[in-house]
Amino acid sequence: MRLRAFNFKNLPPLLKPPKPQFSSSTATPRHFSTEPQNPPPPTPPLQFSEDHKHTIPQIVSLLQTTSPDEWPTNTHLHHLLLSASPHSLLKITRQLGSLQKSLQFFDYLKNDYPSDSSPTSPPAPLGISPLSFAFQAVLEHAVREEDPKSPAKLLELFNFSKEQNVPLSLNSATLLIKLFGRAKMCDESVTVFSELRPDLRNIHVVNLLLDSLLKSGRIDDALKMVDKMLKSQLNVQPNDTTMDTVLSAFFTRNWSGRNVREEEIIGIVSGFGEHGIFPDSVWLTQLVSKFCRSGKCDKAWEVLHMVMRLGGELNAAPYNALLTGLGKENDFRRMNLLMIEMKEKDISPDVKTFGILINHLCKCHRVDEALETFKKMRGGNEGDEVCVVPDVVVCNTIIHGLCKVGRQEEGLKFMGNMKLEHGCMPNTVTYNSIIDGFCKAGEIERAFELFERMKKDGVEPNVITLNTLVDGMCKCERVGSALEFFDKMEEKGLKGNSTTYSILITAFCRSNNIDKAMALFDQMSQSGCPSDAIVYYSLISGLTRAGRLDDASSFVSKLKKAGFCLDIITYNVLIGGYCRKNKFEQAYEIFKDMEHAGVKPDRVTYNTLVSYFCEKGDFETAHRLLKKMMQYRFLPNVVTYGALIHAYCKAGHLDEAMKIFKEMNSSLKVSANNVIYNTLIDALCKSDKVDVALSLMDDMKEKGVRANTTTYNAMLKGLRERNWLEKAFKLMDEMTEKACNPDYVTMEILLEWLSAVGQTEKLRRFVQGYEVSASVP
DNA sequence: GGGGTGAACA
Repeated sequence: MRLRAFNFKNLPPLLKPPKPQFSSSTATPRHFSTEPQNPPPPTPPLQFSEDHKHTIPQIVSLLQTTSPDEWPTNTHLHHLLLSASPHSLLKITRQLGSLQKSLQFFDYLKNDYPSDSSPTSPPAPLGISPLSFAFQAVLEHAVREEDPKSPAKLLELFNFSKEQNVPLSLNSATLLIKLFGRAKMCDESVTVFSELRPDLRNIHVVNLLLDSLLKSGRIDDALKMVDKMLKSQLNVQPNDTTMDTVLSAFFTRNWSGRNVREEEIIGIVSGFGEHGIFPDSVWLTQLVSKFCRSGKCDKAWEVLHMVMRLGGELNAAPYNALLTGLGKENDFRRMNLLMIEMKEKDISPDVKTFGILINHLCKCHRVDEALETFKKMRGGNEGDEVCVVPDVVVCNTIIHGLCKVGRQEEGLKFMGNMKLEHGCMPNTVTYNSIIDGFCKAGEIERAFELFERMKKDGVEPNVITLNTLVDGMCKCERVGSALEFFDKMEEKGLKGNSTTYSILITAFCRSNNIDKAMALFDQMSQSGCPSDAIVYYSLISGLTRAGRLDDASSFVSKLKKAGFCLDIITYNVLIGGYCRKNKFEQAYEIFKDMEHAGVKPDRVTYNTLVSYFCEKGDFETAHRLLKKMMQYRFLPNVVTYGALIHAYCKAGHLDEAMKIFKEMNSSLKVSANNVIYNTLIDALCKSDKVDVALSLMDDMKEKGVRANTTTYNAMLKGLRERNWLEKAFKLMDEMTEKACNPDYVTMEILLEWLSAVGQTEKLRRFVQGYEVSASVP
């Protein structure tokens, strides 16, 4: 009867507490027995003596071959069980094969040997009830038959054990917490833990509870527990797994609770360190790079040095991660410090360490130092302490660095020596770098030669090769050939990606073929090529610059529908576009949208708005914006002042323009560029202040600002008004000397003026590139 | 049990 309650086929309910009839004092016959009239002889209390191995199979076979109803009256079984230890009981129950059978056996033990586990008797102060072991095996069977996502049977069994006052064995508790944890049943895990006798708790079960708490987002509870452990208030010593558990929580984004903060992690790692537990190299590297990636190199530095201070063993990997982070922040000082430290601590830099350093030097255009470092790495010079074998990545870094500064021929030579001198084969990245080098230098033919060579050498071109060549052709204004090449490659099976489309869309917009650019966007969508935000930015910018703001706006909507956001650059492009169209309302709409999206306006945004109000002659608003801009710590730059100066000149307030010019040079420490000089020189000449304009030209030379054709045109126009021939000849000589080519404006000014005064010979020499004042009149 | 650090295209 009782056993029916355990029949899991009758779900639900799964388990009902057996009626309190299992007490030994119950007179009711509890089993259908074949010999009810012959009650079994009184059995001595079970003495779980030393294990007899051979008795286990005997007991198991007896249990398997007889009906559970017969067990209570089976004296043979009883006697066999007398010699079984608690651990044998566990083994026996395990071997019963099913949850149902094991439960029947548990039930038999529970009811027929109450002396050991009566519900009223307290648990043994030492050791644990033999029943707990049998129950553990029951749980193990349940686990096997359970759906791990919703362990309903386990929960029911756990409640059953509480009702039956069968204390949990350590392993039972472990099992339950593990499964409840996996099923995100954190409350149940906590209850199991609290049911487990405190003296039985070990670090393993604590770790599982910790994991359960963290996985269900109860970060504060988990951290409190860790804190107690670290302060030795929990009677268990933390181990490596404890720290691993906490660290993994730091790395997985937790949606149900809050995330673990950097400061907390540092505190915890330090606490563990004081217990002699350190994150291994992989963890530490991960920590360091996560800190660095979220812009907290200081924290990364702190955690690495803390581990080192407390005696953790370190290798190059976490140092490499920190070097990368510092490199991104351009913190050369601390990079050097770190290298010195590695040497002091006898931590050998590896090929990646050198890769990071070389890459950083290349990014700063310090290619010769990069080559020097590469030599040093190889231990080429006497006295070099290290000898690291280069790999293809570090070779590629060098080659890329050379190509980026226009030394692609050297890069090519380096690639030629890679195999013989450095023992590594060029790969796709190697070729891509050099192809890009030739493309950027405008040497498309050389780039294609290399493209052919790579195929011949069995190096597979990839989508970046394709994009590099397409971009190269676009930059040489061969947009049509670029598109043809793209089509041809797609036919051959080399598919383009969103970058290919971004390149082409930008190029077609720039060559004023907006419709083709839009068609390409459609082609991309239809070909099933996944788009990214940048391809939208390319088209939106192109449309805006072409003045097609309605189209741009419709692509902004499409971008948002696709789940992307505008970036600050595209926001600025749009604001500028509306301002140029004199549609301030719409520009302001974009500005508000930007604020709403949480994108902060930058100096370019303010400059755009300042320029707009300047252009309109609304100096009051322009200055108000200028003030606001400075409040937000965006210092006005040469563009800002340029807009103001230009606007004041245009409005005829030349003195105001000069005032700003003088201010920016002296007190504001912003040096004027040639645009500003040109504006002022032009305005001064037009107001008949040719002397002042000439002195500004001298000022330019002094400050090292290069005069261009516009500068000379403006000045020559002024000189023509005054008919200052000698000065004009001097300027013409300067133009020749500085290889500053005259344009049609120059020619217009000079042709009219010099013909009128009979100096056409000077003009002829000037056009031919000779100095004019040295010529014979 | 799985987890980290350096290279190419807009």
